[in-house]
Amino acid sequence: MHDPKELKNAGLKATLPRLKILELFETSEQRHLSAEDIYKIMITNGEDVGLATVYRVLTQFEQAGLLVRHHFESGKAVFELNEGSHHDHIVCVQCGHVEEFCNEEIEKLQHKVAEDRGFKIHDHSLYIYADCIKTSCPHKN
Amino acid sequence: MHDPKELKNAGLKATLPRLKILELFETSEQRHLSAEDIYKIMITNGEDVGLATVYRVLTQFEQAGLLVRHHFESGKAVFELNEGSHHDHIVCVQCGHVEEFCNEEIEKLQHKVAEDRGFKIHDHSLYIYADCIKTSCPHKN
DNA sequence: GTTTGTGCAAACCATTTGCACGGAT
DNA sequence: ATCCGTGCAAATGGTTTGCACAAAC
Repeated sequence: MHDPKELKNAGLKATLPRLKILELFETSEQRHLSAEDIYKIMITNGEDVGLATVYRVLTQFEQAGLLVRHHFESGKAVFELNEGSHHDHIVCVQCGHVEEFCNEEIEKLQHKVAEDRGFKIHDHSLYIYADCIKTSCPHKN
Repeated sequence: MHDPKELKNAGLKATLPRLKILELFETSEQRHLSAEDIYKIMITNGEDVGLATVYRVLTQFEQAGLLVRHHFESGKAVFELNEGSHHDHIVCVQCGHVEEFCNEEIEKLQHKVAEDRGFKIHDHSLYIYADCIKTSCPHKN
């Protein structure tokens, strides 16, 4: 199980569903998970959780800065751990495969564009950038 | 009204809803429109159209390469005219305001990242890139 | 014991689909 | 006469909400 302190720091009671969901993000191979993904995994693990709770917890985690929400292509939102370091995404438009990458030059150029246009970059925000490249990838689905 | 040729070229019959919707994109101040946006405008203009038709036409236009679909932040998709020239988007996370920009350097860097990772860029695709910067902007909602 | 979180079911919103009618060829 | 496109209503899929019960402090 997971250390409850992380949750307390975020001002959230350390309840079972919250601990489990946070743990899931920290141990899963897949970095990007949807509410449905999480729900299914938990049910499979024999935990008695409701889909509504999963949605509520994910939103709370997002607001607390523990997770970042993305929308990519599909109709459904996916979440990933917010580890501070900003990164971009490459998304395959054919199979949905997602890869992450960091590129300082791109970041700098983007910041410059935003500033030139009077946009404010707030460093505390999780949402400063969330770029994704959409293309086709060499992975089979 | 609009020139039917553009539709014929795309292999689509020049019907009234299609002509009107295409015209809307070419004359509207707002470049980015949702299905709901379009439906409301048409109803207001006294046209007898169904929301389902709007969705169908938008999808057809996307497949025909006339429009590009984006997902940005909100739960709803928005569309814009596909004018060939690729551009990125800055989206304000507070008011939803969208601006477009082109930056050759960013494009090159992104292409390089994708190629280095074995992703294939298909030039005929509308979806090669659709990056957006999410930040807060100086515009009131 | 009080507050806060939870599961369930119903509600909601964007989008899609089935179907019978209507218009173009 | 056939084919395709349309409007409407119903279905769908992701997400949210109301409420009574249960868990955390």
